[in-house]
Order: sequence, then structure tokens, then C-alpha cells
Amino acid sequence: MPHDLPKAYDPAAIEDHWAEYWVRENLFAQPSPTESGAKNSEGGSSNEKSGGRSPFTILLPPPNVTGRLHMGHMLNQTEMDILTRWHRMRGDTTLWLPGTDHAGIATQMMVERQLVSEGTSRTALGREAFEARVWQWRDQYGKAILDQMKRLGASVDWQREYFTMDSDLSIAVREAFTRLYHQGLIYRGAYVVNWCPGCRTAVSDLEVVHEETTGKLWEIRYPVAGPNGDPTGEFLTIATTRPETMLGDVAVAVHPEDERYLHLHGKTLILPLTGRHIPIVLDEWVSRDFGTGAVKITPAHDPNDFALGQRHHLPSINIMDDTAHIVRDSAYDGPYSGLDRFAARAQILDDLAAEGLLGAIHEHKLSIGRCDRSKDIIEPRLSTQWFVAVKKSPTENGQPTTKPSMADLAVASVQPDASGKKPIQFTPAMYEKTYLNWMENIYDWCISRQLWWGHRIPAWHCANCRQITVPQPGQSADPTVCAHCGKAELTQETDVLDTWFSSGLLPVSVFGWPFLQTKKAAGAPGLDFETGEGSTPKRTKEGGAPSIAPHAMGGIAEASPDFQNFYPTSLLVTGFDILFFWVARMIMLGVWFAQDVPLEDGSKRPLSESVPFREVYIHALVRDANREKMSKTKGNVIDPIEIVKQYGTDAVRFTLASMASPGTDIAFNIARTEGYRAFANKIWNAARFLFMNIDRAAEAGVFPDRNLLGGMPSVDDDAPLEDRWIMSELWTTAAAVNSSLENYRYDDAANTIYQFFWGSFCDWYLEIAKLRLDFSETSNKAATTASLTRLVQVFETSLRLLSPFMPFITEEIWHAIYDGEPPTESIALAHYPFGDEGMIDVPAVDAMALLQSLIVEVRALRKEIGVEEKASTPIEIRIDEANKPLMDAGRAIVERLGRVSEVRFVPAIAAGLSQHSTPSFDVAVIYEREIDVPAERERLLKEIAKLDKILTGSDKQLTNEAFLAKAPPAIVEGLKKQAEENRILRQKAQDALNNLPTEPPPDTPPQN
RNA sequence: GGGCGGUUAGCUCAGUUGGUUAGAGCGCCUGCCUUACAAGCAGGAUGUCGGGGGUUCGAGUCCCUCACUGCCCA
Repeated sequence: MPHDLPKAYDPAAIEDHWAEYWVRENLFAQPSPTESGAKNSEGGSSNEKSGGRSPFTILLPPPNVTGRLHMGHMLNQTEMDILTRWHRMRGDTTLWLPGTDHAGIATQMMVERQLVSEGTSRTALGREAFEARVWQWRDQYGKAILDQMKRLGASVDWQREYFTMDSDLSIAVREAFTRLYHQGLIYRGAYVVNWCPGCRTAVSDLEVVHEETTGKLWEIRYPVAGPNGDPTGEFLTIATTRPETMLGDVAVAVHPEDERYLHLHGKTLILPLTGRHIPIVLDEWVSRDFGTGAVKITPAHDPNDFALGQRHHLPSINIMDDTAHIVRDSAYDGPYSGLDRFAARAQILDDLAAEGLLGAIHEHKLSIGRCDRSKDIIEPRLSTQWFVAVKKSPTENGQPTTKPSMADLAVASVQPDASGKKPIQFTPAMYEKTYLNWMENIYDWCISRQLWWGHRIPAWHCANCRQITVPQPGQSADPTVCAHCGKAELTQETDVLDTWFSSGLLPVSVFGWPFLQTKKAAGAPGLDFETGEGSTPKRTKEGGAPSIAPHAMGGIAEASPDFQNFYPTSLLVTGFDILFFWVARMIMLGVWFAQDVPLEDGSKRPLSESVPFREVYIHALVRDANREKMSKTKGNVIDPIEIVKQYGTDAVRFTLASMASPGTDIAFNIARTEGYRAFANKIWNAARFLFMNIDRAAEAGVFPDRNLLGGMPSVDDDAPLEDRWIMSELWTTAAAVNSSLENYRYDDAANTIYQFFWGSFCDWYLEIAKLRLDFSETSNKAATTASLTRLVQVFETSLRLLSPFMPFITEEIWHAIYDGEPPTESIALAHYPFGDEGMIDVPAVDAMALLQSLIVEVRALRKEIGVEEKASTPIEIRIDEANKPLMDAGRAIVERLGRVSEVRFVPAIAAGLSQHSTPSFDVAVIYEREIDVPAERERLLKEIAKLDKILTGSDKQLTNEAFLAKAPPAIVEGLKKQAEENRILRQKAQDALNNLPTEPPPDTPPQN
């Protein structure tokens, strides 16, 4: 690749090319340990555990197939990509594994909507045809988000891409279900669950979003029945927020000690509108202060009522169908049948009022739950569902044990083990508390969904004995006869599993768990799974599993090399919103199943090796520039792809990285992205400057030594000051960046590189380097070659340092440096600069600091006294004898960068000159222009005031006996020295003020 | 109701175990098209660190309290 770069940086012109290149060349593929030919073994990565370092394994939180990339994804992926590229460049075996989630409800809704627009429906199609239709949809649209990811340069192993409905992952789901079932940890039962009438399925607690609203509390008078069943004329007034559910009332409860109702104990009531007789029951759960102290009990439509109903052995009457319309069946058949729940409420209230049974109506604050997906109001509804008993000890061969429950293990996973280390470490640490709080108060997990799209539950119902048959673990064939009565009248459960059940298994399943499949080469008989190669969807009908069952036969199949090598994964990077949905479930399921997989040496796997990941990094929310949450309804959603098109992926990535301070939400501001595009442009132009000089050098027969590139450069002590200085800066910068990344301080890392590249390299080093890049006949060729080489070395190293943050521009320029013949296929496979704080060159840094401060003071003076930009002027400088050699050596630098024509050393700055003082020197610019006396006086007065304030503070401390006695000596000495310097500076300012020529008295005094 | 955060420059945010004069980016003001870069260069202004109290020789940092604010769970 020729290195003549266009004048302006244009991300659009380079990014597509490299994004495509990385994918096409499979640069980031990490083959299984047994296979060979790792692409990324050349640039430092190797297939073996290198230098005792563990592999870096990270799972992409699988986006929904229905998804489109949003800012949250981009933040998430940027953080993962930075870490992944960093590890890869550090030589670690690195695997970032991508995939997509089948997203049960969302995908089904999407396809159903499509069907409706075609004038058909899911039910018209039938289950099988519908499933085929969803697969079709997925093939067509389901990869959009991954394509967007490719465009953003995510360095994932595309060859390992998975989909949660793939056959191998479906085997894992079936295996997990059957194992848990036979361990007594999955049960089926009728409970009040969160029912979404829009999606027509149960959803878990986590999928319900609660919001506070103002509703009403209605008082309704229930007639009291006498011994003969007729009304006595007395009423018991209940209070309810949901009058329509009264059709399903089975009792009214009062507190046993509530004196108002003592005389009603044991009586029955006549339920208005239906005439059913219901008992008055006593229960301490009833709050005497709430409403009237009498509460109607509807077990089929309220979880609390359900619990109370269980205690009192009351029946449950379900009066709503799956769309939340009042039923017409044995439970209820009457005038309200067929009405929607809200229409029914209105009608019922009207009718009650007409009968004079409606009492007071109060305003009432209540929280209503809505379906996270469809936004419909959740209807608590009694239905038969499948649950995971997360707090229960497993059974063994049907016998109870005292083994820890899933939740027990999930709690232990974040607490220090015998070695004092936490198996899973959270960053920021506060999320550990949130996690524990939830895990310790966890409820059983409802895993069944009344959908057609998903993993169908591997359980069979017997039409004869009504019992359930679940295959044994490892058993691949679907059962044909009932395990209880032996009749062949089985039908499979129609419910599917919660999507999170399968995604919770990903950390084990992507590495081949449960290892039922023996190697192809072994020619094991009976395999009916596809091997899942290529990009075609790997699908198998449920139940099509291998017929051999190592686990069922008493042993556990040998774990795959992938599993032994890559599990536990190193890290999970994700948002707090799925802490419970996914992170907690992965921990529960991952630990549960991995603990049974022996380590490579056959020993039992400890908890620390069973957890699905060693660390969890939780990132914040990306908000808009005004800190508002982005939402479609507000219309403030920023489309990352749009911004990327405008400013380049690198600039957007850098924006996110520079703001990704752990625990803080990101207010995404375009202004910052503009700033980082400017940064990219700066780098671009630095490259152009470099190439321009390389070309000029070549014409003069001078060539930089490219063999010196690729590592960490260093210099001899006799190299020019600026070279020693920039090398020192480079080493400290690299050390700081590495240590920041180790601590997930993307912001620190990004800002450190920014400061180095722009503030040190471009602003100072390049400007000074211009002095050395003299390719004329008379120049010293060896010195010029050395200077040019070091310039290229520092630049090339900086590119590698920046590459994980800005992969595109660094790739482009890096290839250009090598004129299209780079040592590896990509900068992403080169070595990451390692840095070392110990390599700081103190003398060089101090010397440069002195020159820099002199130049800055000269520039400031020039401004103050109005020297034209282009003019060069002499300066007078008073400086300690010890520093004069440095001034001599740096004279050319000062002259060029400070536009100084001559440096005159003086014992004291001449009177009448405007001067600036630092602890190290006094300096004045000689220029034929009258001092602006009022301005100068104001400046000096301001400076004196500032110094006075500081001196007052330090004097107070230094006269404080307690301070002198108790503070560390270094602090005291430092303060003394500083106070002394400030005193001198103050004196100098005072002298300068006194020496100002007398002006005609101004209209107003300079200070008021 | 329970739990967890936040409050630092006009804006968005850093500020490690308490230690010498609290930082960055953007924005703002002034002057420059200085041959890599005007997406640039140079210089400059800007803070009772939310209020109050305490611990300490010393507090943006630790403790208490109040106010405001955000999130999670019920």
C-alpha cells in the first residue's frame, strides 16, 4: 500500500475496506486447541497458553435476532473489542464468541405481525408451518445486527457464530431440562403467574415492569346471609382496586382480631351479581388499616389471594380467558361473559351502583405491572406452568439430599472461597450487592411460555393416566410409551421454554456441553444430529438426539477440548438491565452443570472453575446529551450507524471509551465525537507529515530502519534530549494504558493516549523533530537517519497503543508505514506496547519540562506585549548557572518554538521590561513597544493577590506546631520549599510593579 | 416500604490508600491560513467541590445529618 495519504482524513474511505478484510481473512478465528493453523499465532498470539497466561475468553451477549444495533450494543461491543484486541496483541490466546438469541416472544410477535399484514395468522398456519415461517424470517432478517457488528470491526471469531435454536444448543437445553427434572428441580403446577393477555403467555417476574399510577379503591357492600341463606339486611363492605375480579371471589377475609367484624365470624356472604354464597374467613395477613379491613379473596387472579386460598383450602375460580376476557364456561357464565376485563369492570360498577351496593370511591396510588414486551397490563392469572425450584436441594435417584441449591451455589459464587478469592468478581463492586440481594430473595422461576417459537419442553403427557414422562438425561429418543402406565398415548407438552433458559446455558453449551456427541471420526452409530457446519441454519426436530447416552449410562462423556480450554470464560461485559435475566441465570445454570464436568486431570471441578465467568463488568446506560434515557417515544434515539457514517467508527468508539467510567451513565454528546474525529484527523496528518519526510529522506538517500519497528523502542543516553524525553513519555504512557485497561478504566486509558499523542507527540516532539529533519547535502546523515528512525518508531508504537481503541485508522496507517508489506496481516496481530513506569528518564523529563515552561512563558509574554505572530524577538533570561548548559543545548528548540531570535543571559532582567518569573528562571521578551502599563499593573496585582492567598494558607500551616509535628516530613519539606518559591515570585512581582513607569493617573484605581 | 448510587468549571465527566496551588474534553474570549493538520496553532478566563455538623495537624476524599436527584426490588 503506497503511503501517499489524502490530505483530509475520511473514515468512510477506509473503514469498510478493513471491516471486510478482517472478516474475509478470518483474522480473529481461534481454532479449537486440538486443531492447528491458528491465524493469529504469528503476531504473538499462540495456540498454547502463552507464558503461563490464561486464555482470554469472552462471550458476546447475544443480541436478539429481531434486533437492530443501538448505542447500548455499541458501547458494550466497543468495550469488549478494546479488551479483546488488547489481550490478543498481548499474546494471549483470545476468543470472542458471537451469536444471536432466538428471542421467543419478540420474534413470534414480529412474524405474527407479518402474517396479519398478509391476511393470515399463526393459528391458520398451524404450529409446524409457523415455525418454518419463523426460520425463514430469521434467515432473511436475523443477521442484520451481526452485519452491523462486522461493520464496526468487532474482532470476534465469526467461524464460531451460534444461534440459540441451533441443534447443538438445543441438545444442551433438552439435557439441562431433563437433568433438572430428574433431580426434582423442575416441577409443573397451577399457580398465579404473570399473564400477558397480548402475548397470550406467562412471563416471568422480571419481564413485568411496574409503574406507579393513581387508580381507585371501590367499596362494595356484600350482603350477609342468615342461617337459612337469605340476606339478613346487614352488609359487609369490602374495598377493592379490581372490582371485575369479584366474579371469581371465593371468600372475604378479615383480621381475626378486628373488633368491627367479630360478630360476623363464621357467617357467609352473598356475592353480588352472581348470588353465590361465600364464607368469611379469618387471616392475619389482612391489614386492618387498609380500605375497610375486609378484603375479597380471588385466588385465581391475585397471588396474595392465592396464598390465602391455599391456607384456607378455598377453591379457585378463573373467570378470564387468555386474552383477559370474561369466560363463558363452568367457572362463570353470565351477562359479563365475553367482555374485556375493563369493559367488564365498567359494567359491573354500573350494575352494583344500580343495586345500591357501591359504596365510597377513593383515590388510590397503586403500582400496575405491564408486559415488558407488549406493554399490556399484566393479568395475574392462575394457570399451569413449569418452574425451576432454585432454592431446593436436588434429589438423587428420587431421594432427597442436603446438597446446596442452585441459589446457594450462585450466592457462593460471588463470595470468597477457601483461598480468599471470589470465584466471580464484579466491577463495579456495588453490583455484587444488588446481585446478592436478589439471589437471596429469589422465587422459583417460571420457565414455560405459551409460544410456538422456542425450545419445546421435552415432557410428554399421557392421555391414559395423565402422568408426565420426561426422558432420562442423555436419552436422545423421544419416549413412545408412558413411564407410569406403559400406554402409548403420549403427546408432547406444547409449551416452550423461556428464552433465558437457553441463553443461561450458553457459557457451557457453546463449548459443546453436554458432550453427548462422540467424535465424528469414531463413527459412532445412531447420530442423527447434523454437525452444524457452514452458515445454513442448523435445525433438527425436537427429539432428534443421539441414541447413545453416556451420562445416562453412569458416566460423563469426556469434556470437549474447547470446554477444558475456554471454560470458565474470562469475562462477561454487559448492562445492568440483564443482571438478573441473564447474568444470574448463567451463574445458576453454568455452575450447576459445569460442576459435574471433571477437570482435565480427572479431578472434581471446584466452584472457582465451575462458574461461567471469572469476572463481570457491568457498564452503564448510554443516554442522550441531556442525560435523558433514549427512547423511541421521545424520539431522542441516536442511531450508532448514522453517527458512524458521519464521524467514523473510530471516533464513535473513542467517544464511548473515553466516557466509559465504571458506574457512570454516558451522556452521549456529538460534540465529543466531533472532537475525537479531530483527534483521528490529527493522527492522520501526523502520518502525512511522517511520510512526507520519509520521501524527502529517501531522495537524499536516507532511510529509516524498519527492522527496529514492532517492539518497544529505546534510546541511548547520548541521543538528543527530545528523543530521550519522548521515549520516556511513551514508556510511561504505555504502562499507564495497560494498567488502566487491567482495571476497566477505558476512560483513563483513552485519555492517556489522547494526551500523549496530541499533547506530547504532536505538539512538542514533532515540532522539535522538524529541526532534525534536515536532508540537505551538508547534514549529518547518521544523525538524520537516527532521528527519522526514532520518529517512525515512536509513531508506529503509538499506533499499536491506540489500535484497540481506533482499529481502522491505525490499521490503515500501519500498513502504509510498511508500504503494504507489513510483518503480519494486521496491526491487530502485532505486539501491544507493554511499557514500564521504571523506564522514566527523569533528567530528560525535567529538562524538557524546563524548556517547555520557558517556551510557554515566552509565548505568553509575546501575547501580552503584542508581538506580531510572525516576528522573532530576542529574549533576556536570568537562570541558575547549573541550568545554562541545558539552555545552550536547547537553544535551537527555544528559538524555533518560542520564535526567539536570540537568547541573552543576564544576571537580572533589565528594568522596564515586562517579565515572567518561575522558580527556575526570569524571562523577558525584548520588543520595541511601550508596555501597556495599566494592563501590566492589573496582571501583576492579580498575580500578587493569587500568591498572597496561597502564602497565607501555607504560612498558616507552617506555623502550626501540630502540623509540623505530625505531618510526614516530605509533606512539610515540600510545603516549605514551595512557600519559599512563592515568596520569591511574589517579591519579583512586587518589584516589577514598583518598577512600572508612572502613568498618568487612571480614571479609576486598578483595584476597588 | 426495602436496597444501591449520584450532587466537583457554562455542559459532560475524572479525581486511586486523606497531603503541597482540584483536572480533562467540549464550549467561551483573543490573536494567527507559522508548508502535517483551520477537523489546525498559540494565548486566556472560569470552581464558597449540594447545605450543615464532626473526626484529623490536614477533608472534594472518612463519619453523621439535611436537601435534591437517579436506579433496582416489593
